[in-house]
Amino acid sequence: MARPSQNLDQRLTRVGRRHLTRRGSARFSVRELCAEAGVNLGMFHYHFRSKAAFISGLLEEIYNPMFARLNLAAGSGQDPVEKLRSALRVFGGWVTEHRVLLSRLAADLLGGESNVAAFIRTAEVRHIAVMVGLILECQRADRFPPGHPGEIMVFIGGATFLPLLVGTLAQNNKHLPAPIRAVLKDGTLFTEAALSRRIDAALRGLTLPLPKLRA
Amino acid sequence: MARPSQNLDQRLTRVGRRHLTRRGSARFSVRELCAEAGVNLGMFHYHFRSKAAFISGLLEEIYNPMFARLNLAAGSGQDPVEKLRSALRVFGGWVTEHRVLLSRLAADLLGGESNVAAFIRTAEVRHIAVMVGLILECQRADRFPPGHPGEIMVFIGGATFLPLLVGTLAQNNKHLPAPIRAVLKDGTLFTEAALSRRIDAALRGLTLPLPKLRA
DNA sequence: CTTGTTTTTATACGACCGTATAGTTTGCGC
DNA sequence: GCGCAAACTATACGGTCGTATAAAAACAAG
Repeated sequence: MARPSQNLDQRLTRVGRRHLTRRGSARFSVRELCAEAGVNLGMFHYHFRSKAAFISGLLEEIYNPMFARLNLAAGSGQDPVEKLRSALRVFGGWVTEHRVLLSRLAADLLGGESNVAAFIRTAEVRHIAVMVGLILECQRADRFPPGHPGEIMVFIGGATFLPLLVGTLAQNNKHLPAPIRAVLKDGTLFTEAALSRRIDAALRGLTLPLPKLRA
Repeated sequence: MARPSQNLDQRLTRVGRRHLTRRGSARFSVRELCAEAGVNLGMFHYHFRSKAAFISGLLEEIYNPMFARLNLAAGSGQDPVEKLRSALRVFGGWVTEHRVLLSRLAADLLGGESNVAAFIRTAEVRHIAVMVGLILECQRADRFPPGHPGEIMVFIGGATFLPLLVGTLAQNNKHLPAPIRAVLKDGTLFTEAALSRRIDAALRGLTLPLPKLRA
Protein backbone atom coordinates (compact mmCIF):
# COMPACT_ATOMS: atom_id res chain seq x y z
CA MET A 1 0.00 0.00 0.00
CA ALA A 2 2.08 2.87 1.25
CA ARG A 3 4.60 4.04 3.77
CA PRO A 4 4.13 2.13 7.02
CA SER A 5 2.84 4.12 9.96
CA GLN A 6 5.01 4.90 12.93
CA ASN A 7 1.81 5.10 14.96
CA LEU A 8 2.40 8.70 15.79
CA ASP A 9 -1.34 9.09 16.29
CA GLN A 10 -1.20 6.65 19.17
CA ARG A 11 1.77 8.47 20.60
CA LEU A 12 -0.14 11.74 20.39
CA THR A 13 -3.21 10.38 22.12
CA ARG A 14 -1.11 8.85 24.86
CA VAL A 15 0.93 11.97 25.54
CA GLY A 16 -2.16 14.07 24.84
CA ARG A 17 -4.03 12.54 27.72
CA ARG A 18 -1.16 13.44 30.02
CA HIS A 19 -0.98 16.92 28.57
CA LEU A 20 -4.72 17.44 29.01
CA THR A 21 -4.47 16.23 32.59
CA ARG A 22 -1.65 18.63 33.36
CA ARG A 23 -2.80 21.70 31.51
CA GLY A 24 -6.55 21.36 31.25
CA SER A 25 -8.36 22.19 28.06
CA ALA A 26 -8.10 25.96 28.53
CA ARG A 27 -4.30 26.03 28.48
CA PHE A 28 -3.91 23.04 26.21
CA SER A 29 -1.25 23.74 23.57
CA VAL A 30 -1.00 21.71 20.37
CA ARG A 31 2.56 22.84 19.76
CA GLU A 32 3.61 21.96 23.29
CA LEU A 33 1.98 18.55 23.05
CA CYS A 34 3.82 17.79 19.80
CA ALA A 35 7.10 18.87 21.37
CA GLU A 36 6.48 16.63 24.39
CA ALA A 37 5.64 13.71 22.14
CA GLY A 38 8.56 14.36 19.81
CA VAL A 39 6.16 14.49 16.89
CA ASN A 40 6.12 16.95 14.04
CA LEU A 41 3.50 19.66 14.38
CA GLY A 42 1.95 18.79 11.03
CA MET A 43 1.09 15.28 12.17
CA PHE A 44 -1.42 16.62 14.64
CA HIS A 45 -3.74 17.99 11.99
CA TYR A 46 -3.00 15.09 9.71
CA HIS A 47 -4.33 12.50 12.13
CA PHE A 48 -6.84 14.63 14.02
CA ARG A 49 -8.51 17.48 12.20
CA SER A 50 -8.39 20.11 14.89
CA LYS A 51 -7.60 20.71 18.52
CA ALA A 52 -11.30 20.56 19.39
CA ALA A 53 -11.75 17.23 17.60
CA PHE A 54 -8.67 15.82 19.32
CA ILE A 55 -9.84 16.77 22.79
CA SER A 56 -13.34 15.56 22.05
CA GLY A 57 -11.92 12.22 20.92
CA LEU A 58 -9.84 11.92 24.08
CA LEU A 59 -12.89 12.58 26.22
CA GLU A 60 -14.89 9.94 24.38
CA GLU A 61 -12.12 7.41 24.90
CA ILE A 62 -12.27 8.05 28.62
CA TYR A 63 -16.00 8.40 28.95
CA ASN A 64 -17.41 5.61 26.83
CA PRO A 65 -16.03 2.58 28.72
CA MET A 66 -17.45 3.97 31.93
CA PHE A 67 -20.80 4.51 30.29
CA ALA A 68 -20.91 0.94 29.09
CA ARG A 69 -20.20 -0.38 32.58
CA LEU A 70 -22.75 2.04 33.99
CA ASN A 71 -25.49 0.69 31.73
CA LEU A 72 -24.58 -2.83 32.71
CA ALA A 73 -24.88 -1.96 36.39
CA ALA A 74 -28.10 -0.05 35.87
CA GLY A 75 -29.74 -2.93 34.01
CA SER A 76 -28.91 -5.92 36.18
CA GLY A 77 -30.95 -6.66 39.27
CA GLN A 78 -34.49 -6.05 40.41
CA ASP A 79 -34.45 -3.61 43.33
CA PRO A 80 -34.32 -0.09 41.89
CA VAL A 81 -32.39 1.31 44.84
CA GLU A 82 -29.75 -1.39 44.46
CA LYS A 83 -29.49 -0.73 40.74
CA LEU A 84 -28.95 2.94 41.49
CA ARG A 85 -26.36 2.06 44.10
CA SER A 86 -24.44 -0.09 41.63
CA ALA A 87 -24.55 2.63 39.01
CA LEU A 88 -23.32 5.21 41.52
CA ARG A 89 -20.43 2.93 42.49
CA VAL A 90 -19.38 2.56 38.87
CA PHE A 91 -19.55 6.26 38.26
CA GLY A 92 -17.83 7.12 41.52
CA GLY A 93 -15.02 4.69 40.83
CA TRP A 94 -14.52 6.25 37.44
CA VAL A 95 -14.47 9.76 38.88
CA THR A 96 -11.96 8.62 41.48
CA GLU A 97 -9.72 7.02 38.86
CA HIS A 98 -9.72 10.07 36.60
CA ARG A 99 -10.12 12.68 39.28
CA VAL A 100 -7.05 14.69 38.34
CA LEU A 101 -8.19 15.07 34.75
CA LEU A 102 -11.87 15.48 35.56
CA SER A 103 -11.34 18.10 38.23
CA ARG A 104 -9.24 20.13 35.85
CA LEU A 105 -11.90 19.89 33.20
CA ALA A 106 -14.50 20.93 35.75
CA ALA A 107 -12.45 23.99 36.62
CA ASP A 108 -12.18 24.84 32.93
CA LEU A 109 -15.88 24.38 32.47
CA LEU A 110 -16.70 26.68 35.35
CA GLY A 111 -14.21 29.20 34.01
CA GLY A 112 -16.10 29.36 30.74
CA GLU A 113 -13.87 27.27 28.52
CA SER A 114 -15.66 25.88 25.50
CA ASN A 115 -14.04 22.62 24.37
CA VAL A 116 -15.34 20.66 27.32
CA ALA A 117 -18.67 22.42 27.16
CA ALA A 118 -19.08 21.30 23.58
CA PHE A 119 -18.45 17.69 24.56
CA ILE A 120 -20.96 17.87 27.37
CA ARG A 121 -23.66 19.40 25.25
CA THR A 122 -23.30 17.40 22.06
CA ALA A 123 -25.17 14.58 23.69
CA GLU A 124 -22.04 12.68 24.53
CA VAL A 125 -22.75 12.84 28.20
CA ARG A 126 -25.57 10.42 28.72
CA HIS A 127 -25.05 9.04 32.19
CA ILE A 128 -27.21 11.72 33.77
CA ALA A 129 -30.23 10.53 31.85
CA VAL A 130 -29.61 6.99 33.07
CA MET A 131 -29.30 8.17 36.66
CA VAL A 132 -32.45 10.24 36.46
CA GLY A 133 -34.24 7.23 35.01
CA LEU A 134 -33.18 5.10 37.97
CA ILE A 135 -34.27 7.81 40.38
CA LEU A 136 -37.67 7.92 38.70
CA GLU A 137 -37.85 4.16 39.05
CA CYS A 138 -37.15 4.47 42.76
CA GLN A 139 -39.85 7.10 43.05
CA ARG A 140 -42.41 4.98 41.22
CA ALA A 141 -41.63 2.11 43.60
CA ASP A 142 -42.24 4.48 46.54
CA ARG A 143 -38.67 4.07 47.71
CA PHE A 144 -37.83 7.74 47.17
CA PRO A 145 -39.93 10.76 48.01
CA PRO A 146 -41.70 12.44 45.10
CA GLY A 147 -40.47 15.66 43.55
CA HIS A 148 -38.12 16.80 40.84
CA PRO A 149 -35.57 14.00 40.28
CA GLY A 150 -32.98 16.64 39.37
CA GLU A 151 -32.95 17.84 42.95
CA ILE A 152 -32.28 14.32 44.18
CA MET A 153 -29.58 13.99 41.53
CA VAL A 154 -27.86 17.13 42.77
CA PHE A 155 -28.09 15.98 46.35
CA ILE A 156 -26.47 12.65 45.58
CA GLY A 157 -23.79 14.14 43.37
CA GLY A 158 -22.94 16.84 45.87
CA ALA A 159 -22.60 14.40 48.71
CA THR A 160 -20.65 11.73 46.89
CA PHE A 161 -18.75 12.92 43.79
CA LEU A 162 -18.26 16.65 44.18
CA PRO A 163 -15.94 16.19 47.18
CA LEU A 164 -13.64 14.14 44.94
CA LEU A 165 -13.29 16.95 42.42
CA VAL A 166 -13.04 19.80 44.88
CA GLY A 167 -10.64 17.83 47.03
CA THR A 168 -8.40 17.02 44.10
CA LEU A 169 -8.30 20.60 42.93
CA ALA A 170 -7.46 21.83 46.38
CA GLN A 171 -4.84 19.14 46.88
CA ASN A 172 -3.04 19.92 43.65
CA ASN A 173 -3.15 23.68 44.02
CA LYS A 174 -0.08 25.22 45.59
CA HIS A 175 -1.67 28.64 45.74
CA LEU A 176 -4.45 27.73 48.14
CA PRO A 177 -4.03 28.74 51.79
CA ALA A 178 -2.15 26.14 53.80
CA PRO A 179 -4.89 25.26 56.31
CA ILE A 180 -7.20 24.21 53.49
CA ARG A 181 -4.59 21.98 51.92
CA ALA A 182 -3.53 20.43 55.20
CA VAL A 183 -6.93 18.81 55.72
CA LEU A 184 -6.65 16.90 52.45
CA LYS A 185 -3.23 15.49 53.12
CA ASP A 186 -4.15 12.04 54.39
CA GLY A 187 -6.05 11.06 51.26
CA THR A 188 -8.80 9.01 52.90
CA LEU A 189 -11.20 11.05 50.80
CA PHE A 190 -10.34 9.01 47.74
CA THR A 191 -10.64 5.45 49.01
CA GLU A 192 -13.30 3.11 47.68
CA ALA A 193 -14.56 2.53 51.21
CA ALA A 194 -15.12 6.23 51.80
CA LEU A 195 -16.95 6.51 48.49
CA SER A 196 -19.23 3.62 49.40
CA ARG A 197 -19.92 5.21 52.77
CA ARG A 198 -20.95 8.44 51.10
CA ILE A 199 -23.17 6.65 48.59
CA ASP A 200 -24.81 4.57 51.29
CA ALA A 201 -25.38 7.57 53.50
CA ALA A 202 -26.87 9.57 50.66
CA LEU A 203 -29.25 6.77 49.67
CA ARG A 204 -30.17 6.13 53.29
CA GLY A 205 -30.86 9.82 53.70
CA LEU A 206 -33.17 9.79 50.73
CA THR A 207 -35.45 7.08 52.05
CA LEU A 208 -36.45 9.68 54.61
CA PRO A 209 -38.28 12.80 53.43
CA LEU A 210 -35.85 14.80 51.31
CA PRO A 211 -34.32 17.53 53.48
CA LYS A 212 -34.51 21.15 52.36
CA LEU A 213 -31.44 21.65 50.21
CA ARG A 214 -30.17 24.98 51.40
CA ALA A 215 -26.61 24.49 50.37
CA MET B 1 1.27 72.41 35.10
CA ALA B 2 0.41 70.31 32.11
CA ARG B 3 -2.29 68.78 29.99
CA PRO B 4 -5.37 68.15 32.13
CA SER B 5 -6.31 64.56 32.76
CA GLN B 6 -9.47 63.06 31.34
CA ASN B 7 -9.40 60.57 34.20
CA LEU B 8 -9.03 57.68 31.84
CA ASP B 9 -7.45 55.71 34.66
CA GLN B 10 -10.72 55.87 36.61
CA ARG B 11 -12.62 54.82 33.53
CA LEU B 12 -10.31 51.87 33.07
CA THR B 13 -10.65 50.68 36.65
CA ARG B 14 -14.45 51.00 36.49
CA VAL B 15 -14.80 49.13 33.21
CA GLY B 16 -11.95 46.85 34.27
CA ARG B 17 -13.88 45.56 37.24
CA ARG B 18 -16.77 44.68 34.96
CA HIS B 19 -14.43 43.06 32.48
CA LEU B 20 -12.75 41.02 35.19
CA THR B 21 -16.14 39.89 36.46
CA ARG B 22 -17.21 38.79 33.01
CA ARG B 23 -14.05 37.21 31.73
CA GLY B 24 -12.16 36.19 34.81
CA SER B 25 -8.44 36.74 35.09
CA ALA B 26 -7.52 33.85 32.79
CA ARG B 27 -9.33 35.27 29.76
CA PHE B 28 -8.85 38.90 30.70
CA SER B 29 -7.78 40.91 27.64
CA VAL B 30 -6.15 44.32 27.96
CA ARG B 31 -7.00 45.21 24.39
CA GLU B 32 -10.61 44.21 24.81
CA LEU B 33 -10.89 46.20 28.01
CA CYS B 34 -9.54 49.31 26.33
CA ALA B 35 -11.98 48.88 23.47
CA GLU B 36 -14.88 48.51 25.90
CA ALA B 37 -13.79 51.61 27.78
CA GLY B 38 -13.16 53.60 24.61
CA VAL B 39 -9.62 54.27 25.78
CA ASN B 40 -6.43 54.11 23.76
CA LEU B 41 -4.39 50.98 24.32
CA GLY B 42 -1.32 52.96 25.35
CA MET B 43 -3.10 54.51 28.29
CA PHE B 44 -3.33 51.17 30.01
CA HIS B 45 0.40 50.80 30.48
CA TYR B 46 0.78 54.51 31.10
CA HIS B 47 -1.45 54.48 34.17
CA PHE B 48 -0.92 50.92 35.30
CA ARG B 49 2.38 49.27 34.58
CA SER B 50 1.18 45.86 33.53
CA LYS B 51 -1.84 43.64 33.34
CA ALA B 52 -0.77 41.85 36.51
CA ALA B 53 -0.39 45.12 38.41
CA PHE B 54 -3.78 46.31 37.19
CA ILE B 55 -5.59 43.17 38.29
CA SER B 56 -3.75 43.14 41.58
CA GLY B 57 -4.82 46.74 42.17
CA LEU B 58 -8.42 45.92 41.38
CA LEU B 59 -8.37 43.06 43.83
CA GLU B 60 -6.94 45.25 46.56
CA GLU B 61 -9.65 47.83 45.99
CA ILE B 62 -12.28 45.15 46.49
CA TYR B 63 -10.56 43.28 49.29
CA ASN B 64 -9.29 46.00 51.58
CA PRO B 65 -12.59 47.60 52.67
CA MET B 66 -13.89 44.18 53.64
CA PHE B 67 -10.74 43.46 55.61
CA ALA B 68 -11.11 46.71 57.54
CA ARG B 69 -14.69 45.88 58.49
CA LEU B 70 -13.63 42.35 59.37
CA ASN B 71 -11.03 43.60 61.82
CA LEU B 72 -13.58 45.90 63.38
CA ALA B 73 -16.00 43.02 63.87
CA ALA B 74 -13.28 40.72 65.18
CA GLY B 75 -12.12 43.27 67.75
CA SER B 76 -15.38 44.45 69.29
CA GLY B 77 -17.07 42.39 71.97
CA GLN B 78 -16.00 39.94 74.64
CA ASP B 79 -17.38 36.53 73.80
CA PRO B 80 -14.98 34.88 71.35
CA VAL B 81 -17.70 32.88 69.62
CA GLU B 82 -19.73 36.04 69.03
CA LYS B 83 -16.68 37.84 67.68
CA LEU B 84 -16.14 34.97 65.28
CA ARG B 85 -19.80 35.03 64.30
CA SER B 86 -19.62 38.76 63.52
CA ALA B 87 -16.47 38.32 61.49
CA LEU B 88 -18.05 35.47 59.54
CA ARG B 89 -21.10 37.61 58.79
CA VAL B 90 -18.92 40.41 57.43
CA PHE B 91 -16.95 38.04 55.28
CA GLY B 92 -20.02 36.16 54.11
CA GLY B 93 -21.80 39.37 53.18
CA TRP B 94 -18.78 40.43 51.17
CA VAL B 95 -18.60 37.08 49.39
CA THR B 96 -22.31 37.33 48.62
CA GLU B 97 -21.95 40.84 47.24
CA HIS B 98 -19.03 39.97 45.00
CA ARG B 99 -19.94 36.37 44.35
CA VAL B 100 -19.94 36.65 40.58
CA LEU B 101 -16.43 38.04 40.50
CA LEU B 102 -15.10 35.88 43.31
CA SER B 103 -16.48 32.65 41.92
CA ARG B 104 -14.89 33.37 38.58
CA LEU B 105 -11.57 34.07 40.26
CA ALA B 106 -11.91 30.86 42.24
CA ALA B 107 -12.44 28.92 39.03
CA ASP B 108 -9.37 30.56 37.53
CA LEU B 109 -7.36 29.76 40.63
CA LEU B 110 -8.35 26.11 40.53
CA GLY B 111 -7.58 26.03 36.83
CA GLY B 112 -4.01 27.11 37.50
CA GLU B 113 -4.16 30.77 36.51
CA SER B 114 -1.44 32.83 38.09
CA ASN B 115 -2.58 36.44 38.50
CA VAL B 116 -5.00 35.65 41.29
CA ALA B 117 -2.57 33.21 42.81
CA ALA B 118 0.02 35.96 43.02
CA PHE B 119 -2.41 38.23 44.86
CA ILE B 120 -3.31 35.51 47.31
CA ARG B 121 0.27 34.64 48.09
CA THR B 122 1.83 38.08 48.31
CA ALA B 123 0.44 38.43 51.78
CA GLU B 124 -2.51 40.48 50.62
CA VAL B 125 -4.98 37.94 51.85
CA ARG B 126 -4.91 38.34 55.58
CA HIS B 127 -8.42 37.48 56.71
CA ILE B 128 -7.60 33.82 57.14
CA ALA B 129 -5.05 34.67 59.82
CA VAL B 130 -7.66 36.73 61.66
CA MET B 131 -10.18 33.92 61.48
CA VAL B 132 -7.69 31.35 62.69
CA GLY B 133 -6.82 33.70 65.56
CA LEU B 134 -10.46 33.90 66.58
CA ILE B 135 -10.80 30.13 66.38
CA LEU B 136 -7.77 29.74 68.62
CA GLU B 137 -9.38 32.17 71.04
CA CYS B 138 -12.53 30.04 71.08
CA GLN B 139 -10.43 26.97 71.71
CA ARG B 140 -8.54 28.59 74.59
CA ALA B 141 -11.89 29.55 76.13
CA ASP B 142 -13.00 25.90 75.84
CA ARG B 143 -15.82 26.86 73.53
CA PHE B 144 -14.42 24.88 70.62
CA PRO B 145 -12.90 21.40 70.68
CA PRO B 146 -9.09 21.25 70.49
CA GLY B 147 -7.24 20.30 67.34
CA HIS B 148 -5.85 21.96 64.26
CA PRO B 149 -7.71 25.28 63.75
CA GLY B 150 -7.28 24.87 60.01
CA GLU B 151 -9.63 21.92 60.05
CA ILE B 152 -12.27 23.99 61.81
CA MET B 153 -11.66 26.78 59.33
CA VAL B 154 -12.28 24.45 56.41
CA PHE B 155 -15.41 23.07 58.02
CA ILE B 156 -16.86 26.55 58.52
CA GLY B 157 -15.89 27.77 55.11
CA GLY B 158 -17.23 24.69 53.40
CA ALA B 159 -20.55 24.91 55.14
CA THR B 160 -21.09 28.65 54.78
CA PHE B 161 -19.14 30.32 51.94
CA LEU B 162 -18.28 27.59 49.46
CA PRO B 163 -21.93 27.04 48.53
CA LEU B 164 -22.09 30.68 47.45
CA LEU B 165 -19.22 30.28 45.01
CA VAL B 166 -20.19 26.89 43.69
CA GLY B 167 -23.81 27.94 43.38
CA THR B 168 -22.92 31.09 41.49
CA LEU B 169 -20.70 29.23 39.08
CA ALA B 170 -23.35 26.64 38.42
CA GLN B 171 -26.05 29.28 38.04
CA ASN B 172 -24.11 31.29 35.48
CA ASN B 173 -22.95 28.32 33.47
CA LYS B 174 -25.10 27.48 30.49
CA HIS B 175 -23.13 24.34 29.78
CA LEU B 176 -23.99 22.55 32.98
CA PRO B 177 -26.68 19.84 32.83
CA ALA B 178 -30.17 21.23 33.30
CA PRO B 179 -31.11 19.38 36.48
CA ILE B 180 -28.18 20.89 38.32
CA ARG B 181 -29.07 24.41 37.26
CA ALA B 182 -32.76 24.02 38.02
CA VAL B 183 -32.11 23.61 41.72
CA LEU B 184 -30.42 26.97 41.94
CA LYS B 185 -33.15 28.92 40.21
CA ASP B 186 -35.00 30.28 43.22
CA GLY B 187 -31.97 32.08 44.64
CA THR B 188 -32.67 31.54 48.32
CA LEU B 189 -29.07 30.40 48.58
CA PHE B 190 -27.86 33.99 48.44
CA THR B 191 -30.06 35.70 51.02
CA GLU B 192 -28.61 37.13 54.19
CA ALA B 193 -30.98 35.01 56.25
CA ALA B 194 -29.75 31.82 54.64
CA LEU B 195 -26.15 32.86 55.24
CA SER B 196 -26.85 33.52 58.91
CA ARG B 197 -28.55 30.17 59.24
CA ARG B 198 -25.51 28.43 57.80
CA ILE B 199 -23.12 30.34 60.05
CA ASP B 200 -25.22 29.64 63.12
CA ALA B 201 -25.53 25.97 62.27
CA ALA B 202 -21.81 25.64 61.68
CA LEU B 203 -20.93 27.32 64.98
CA ARG B 204 -23.56 25.32 66.84
CA GLY B 205 -22.14 22.16 65.30
CA LEU B 206 -18.67 23.06 66.51
CA THR B 207 -19.60 23.39 70.17
CA LEU B 208 -20.14 19.63 70.00
CA PRO B 209 -17.15 17.37 69.37
CA LEU B 210 -15.89 18.06 65.86
CA PRO B 211 -17.27 15.41 63.48
CA LYS B 212 -14.91 13.42 61.32
CA LEU B 213 -14.52 15.48 58.17
CA ARG B 214 -14.70 12.87 55.48
CA ALA B 215 -15.90 15.10 52.72
C1' DC C 1 5.49 82.93 21.97
C1' DT C 2 8.47 79.67 24.04
C1' DT C 3 9.57 76.15 27.27
C1' DG C 4 8.35 72.38 30.07
C1' DT C 5 5.50 68.74 31.80
C1' DT C 6 1.86 65.69 31.61
C1' DT C 7 -1.58 63.24 29.07
C1' DT C 8 -2.88 61.01 24.98
C1' DT C 9 -2.20 58.73 20.44
C1' DA C 10 -0.38 55.66 16.94
C1' DT C 11 2.33 52.15 15.77
C1' DA C 12 5.60 48.46 16.16
C1' DC C 13 7.89 44.39 18.33
C1' DG C 14 8.18 39.77 19.59
C1' DA C 15 5.93 35.86 21.32
C1' DC C 16 2.60 32.30 21.02
C1' DC C 17 -1.26 30.18 18.97
C1' DG C 18 -4.21 26.95 15.70
C1' DT C 19 -4.25 25.87 11.11
C1' DA C 20 -3.05 25.27 6.09
C1' DT C 21 -0.18 23.82 2.42
C1' DA C 22 3.57 22.41 -0.43
C1' DG C 23 6.98 19.14 -0.53
C1' DT C 24 9.55 14.93 0.86
C1' DT C 25 10.11 10.21 2.33
C1' DT C 26 8.86 5.35 2.17
C1' DG C 27 7.03 1.23 1.02
C1' DC C 28 3.60 -1.27 -1.89
C1' DG C 29 1.65 -3.43 -6.42
C1' DC C 30 2.70 -3.57 -11.13
C1' DG D 1 12.26 0.51 -12.20
C1' DC D 2 7.74 3.16 -11.94
C1' DG D 3 3.86 5.15 -10.28
C1' DC D 4 0.92 5.65 -6.53
C1' DA D 5 -0.67 6.51 -2.04
C1' DA D 6 -0.06 7.00 2.62
C1' DA D 7 2.96 8.92 6.27
C1' DC D 8 5.71 12.45 7.49
C1' DT D 9 8.33 17.20 7.37
C1' DA D 10 9.07 22.07 6.96
C1' DT D 11 7.43 26.30 6.68
C1' DA D 12 4.14 29.96 6.27
C1' DC D 13 -0.28 32.49 7.19
C1' DG D 14 -3.19 35.13 9.93
C1' DG D 15 -4.63 36.01 14.33
C1' DT D 16 -4.38 37.61 19.37
C1' DC D 17 -1.73 38.92 22.99
C1' DG D 18 1.08 42.00 26.44
C1' DT D 19 4.29 45.42 26.13
C1' DA D 20 7.45 49.20 24.43
C1' DT D 21 8.38 53.46 22.18
C1' DA D 22 8.20 57.62 19.63
C1' DA D 23 5.49 61.36 18.56
C1' DA D 24 1.64 64.50 19.15
C1' DA D 25 -1.59 67.27 21.87
C1' DA D 26 -2.84 70.31 25.64
C1' DC D 27 -2.26 73.16 29.12
C1' DA D 28 0.64 76.23 32.81
C1' DA D 29 4.55 79.16 33.77
C1' DG D 30 8.08 82.24 32.13
